Amino acid sequence: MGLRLYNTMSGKTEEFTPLGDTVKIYTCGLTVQSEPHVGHIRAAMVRDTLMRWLGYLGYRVVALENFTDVDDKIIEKQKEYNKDWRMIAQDNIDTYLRACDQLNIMRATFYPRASQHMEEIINLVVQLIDKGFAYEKKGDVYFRVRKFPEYGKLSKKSIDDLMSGARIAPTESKDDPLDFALWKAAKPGEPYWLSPWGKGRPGWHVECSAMSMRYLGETFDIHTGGEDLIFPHHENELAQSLAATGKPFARFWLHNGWVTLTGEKMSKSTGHYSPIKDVLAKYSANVIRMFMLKTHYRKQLAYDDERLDEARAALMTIRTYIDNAANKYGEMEEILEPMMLDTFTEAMNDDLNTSRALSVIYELIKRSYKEDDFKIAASVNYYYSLLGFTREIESVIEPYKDVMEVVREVEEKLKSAGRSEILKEICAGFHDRIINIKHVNELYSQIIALLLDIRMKLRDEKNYELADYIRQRLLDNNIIVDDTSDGSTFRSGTV
RNA sequence: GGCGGUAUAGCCAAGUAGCAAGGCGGCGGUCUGCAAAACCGCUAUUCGCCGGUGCAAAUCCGGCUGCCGCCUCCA
Repeated sequence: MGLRLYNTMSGKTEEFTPLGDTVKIYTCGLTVQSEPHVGHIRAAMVRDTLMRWLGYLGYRVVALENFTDVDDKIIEKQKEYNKDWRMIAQDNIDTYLRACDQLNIMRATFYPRASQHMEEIINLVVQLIDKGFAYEKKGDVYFRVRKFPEYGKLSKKSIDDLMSGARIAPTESKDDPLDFALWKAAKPGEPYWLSPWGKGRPGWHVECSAMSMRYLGETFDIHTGGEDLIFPHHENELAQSLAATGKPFARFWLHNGWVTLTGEKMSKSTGHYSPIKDVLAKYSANVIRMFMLKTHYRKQLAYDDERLDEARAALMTIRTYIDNAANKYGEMEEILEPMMLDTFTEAMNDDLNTSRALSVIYELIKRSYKEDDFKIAASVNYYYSLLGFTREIESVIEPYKDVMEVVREVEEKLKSAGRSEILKEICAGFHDRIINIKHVNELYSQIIALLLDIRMKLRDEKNYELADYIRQRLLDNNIIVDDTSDGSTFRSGTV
C-alpha cells in the first residue's frame, strides 16, 4: 500500500495520489506580527517530513508557504513600536527562516507574501462580488456566508451552531454576523492599497486563496497548517476559493496538533509561548527534531525541558550507534542500497507515523549489534538522514582549535615529564595519515586519533593519570572516548 | 451553551478486534585499569471509570469522569 494521509475534510485516512506529475502543497505559514515560536516550527516540521517522504516515494514536490505580512495585528504593532510594518514583518520572517535553516527544515519552493499579491487578491474579491458571494459596505467588502451552502464542512460546524456562539462586535456593518471581511477600508495612518472600493487592505484568509491559485492553480493536492487554523481560517479560505472558481480547492487537508506550554496552547496573541530562538539557544536542531518526531504530528505536544532532555537521550542512542558504526565500517554515505524495511516504509506511509518509524530504527540498532552487518548500519544512517537528522558539525573550525589546544597541553605535560619522545614517535607517521585528506573534518578526526594513540601508549605504560587527563579534556570538547578490547574509539558527545 | 480532540507502565509514546511496539529512566549481570559503550535478564496479567455486543475488545457501541482546544487573533 502506498501513502495514506488523514484528511480533515473527510475525517478519514485516505489513499494519497497526486493530481498531476508534481505534488502541490500549500502550507499556512505565519502572520508575521511577532516572533516565531515552537508551534510554528512544528507546522514547518510537518511540511518538511511530508516533503522528505514524498521525495523518497519518488514524487516531485512544489511547496508554497505564505507570509501574511499585513493584518490588524501588525498595524497595531506599528503603532505600538512606532516602527514601519514592513520592517516588523521582515525581522520576523528573517528570524523564522534562519531558524528553519538551522533546523534543517527543507525550504518551501516559494514564500509568497500577501503585500506583494494585491492584484491577485483584488481580482479574487472582484470575482466574488461579480458572482454575488460578496458585497461592499462603506469601503469594506464581506463574504456572504449564507450564500455558500457548504460552509462549515471542513470544521464540521453548522451555521446555526455558529450563530448561537457568535460573539461579533456590533459596530461592524455586516449584513450577517457570520460574514467575514475580504477587504477592509483603511483608517488614517494605516497602510493601504488602491482598490475599486477605495483605499484599503485585504482581510485575513483571502491572501491564502489568491496566492495558492496564483502558484498552484485552482485545485492542488495538499493543504497543511496548524489545527487552530481549521476554523475560521481554512473554512473561510475554502469557501472563498470554491465560490470563486467552482472547482475543488485542496484535495487533502492536513492539520498538526498544537504545542502546549505548561498545559496551555502556545499562542502569540496571549504571549504564552517559547520563542524558537530561545529554544535553539538551549537545544540543538537534531534534538528539537527528535522531540517533534517522537510524537505523531496530529497529537498535541507538550513543550517542556524534560521532554527535550529525554529527546536528546533518545537521539544519543542512535547517534552513538552511527558514530560507532562509522568507526567500524567507515563512513556510509556512499552505500547506495540501504535496506528499506517494510516496517519503516509502512509506518511512514501510514499518515507519516514517525513515532513508529523511529521504533524501527531502534530495532535495527539492536539487531545490528548482534548480527554485525554493515548494511544494517548503512540503513540506520540512511533512515536517520531521511527523517532530516544531520551529523554535520556546524562549524569544525572552533572545535578544531579547541582540540589543538589539548594537543599543546599534552605536549607540555609530556615535556615536563621528560617523555617528549612519545610525541615524536607517534607523530612520525602523522604526515602520511593526513596527506590525502580532502576535508577539514577528516583532519580534525586525525588529530583526535593522534591523541588517542598517545593515550594508548600511556595506558600501556600504566600512566593512567595522563591518559585520563586526555580523555577528560576531549570530553570537555564534547568528544567521548570509549576504550574497547580492540582499542579506543571516539564519538560525538553532542547531537 | 454548541462543536471537536484526548485518556496506554515512574515519564514519553505506538497500537482501531486475536496473546500490550519503541524510547527515557530504574534494577541485576557480563565486559573493563577506571569511565563509557555494548550485550544479557528484569521493569503494564493490563490500556480513565461503568455497562453492552462478539469465541475474542486498549481497539466496536452506550453512558460517565478528567484534561486540552475551537466557536474572537492564532502554526
